[in-house]
Amino acid sequence: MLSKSFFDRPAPDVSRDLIGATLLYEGVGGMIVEVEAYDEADPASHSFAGPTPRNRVMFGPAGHAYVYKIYGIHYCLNFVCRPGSAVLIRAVEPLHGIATMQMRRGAMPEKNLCSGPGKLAQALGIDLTQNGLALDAPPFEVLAADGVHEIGMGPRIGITKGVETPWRYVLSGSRYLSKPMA
DNA sequence: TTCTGGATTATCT
DNA sequence: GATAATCCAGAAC
Repeated sequence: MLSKSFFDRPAPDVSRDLIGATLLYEGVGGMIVEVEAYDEADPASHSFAGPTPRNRVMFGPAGHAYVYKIYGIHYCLNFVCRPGSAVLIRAVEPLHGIATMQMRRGAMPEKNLCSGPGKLAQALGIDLTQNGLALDAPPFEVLAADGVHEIGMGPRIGITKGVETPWRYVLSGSRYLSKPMA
């Protein structure tokens, strides 16, 4: 189980170490295969313009969940690192509670259950009520990566600013990515 | 108080 | 490949 001190580091460092780790919410989840780092100096980050009511948890203590809604339809789950920085969880390889995920997402191949931030949140049952929850206490559970993994890096996806910052981290060769690494 | 755009996904052609 | 769906924070007035 990862403690809050694990997250009290620069977001890119945390991102790299999260690849291969296991994320569970109420026992549902799997291995993290894709994340992106954001910090307060990053124009693509919600924290770029400073603290606001919506992103205040990003400026709070490390090791908490930051959840927001995008395009009015989907939720995205972030792990707060140092104040103003966070790691966006983009994809997970389903390992636990797959039946529950398929119930929430509809019957579909496992590779499509969590292959994107919005899908991941839906599969795990994450919404705004989870915003600000601690990651080292139930119903969340984050387990350290077991063994060595080959990490791939590249430009982040779906943003309009700061695209040149290569802070996307993936598990190389995983079939559960939102988009294959170039 | 009103207006606009977004770290996305599903669906249609 | 293109586009609609749909809500809230932040900016503008």
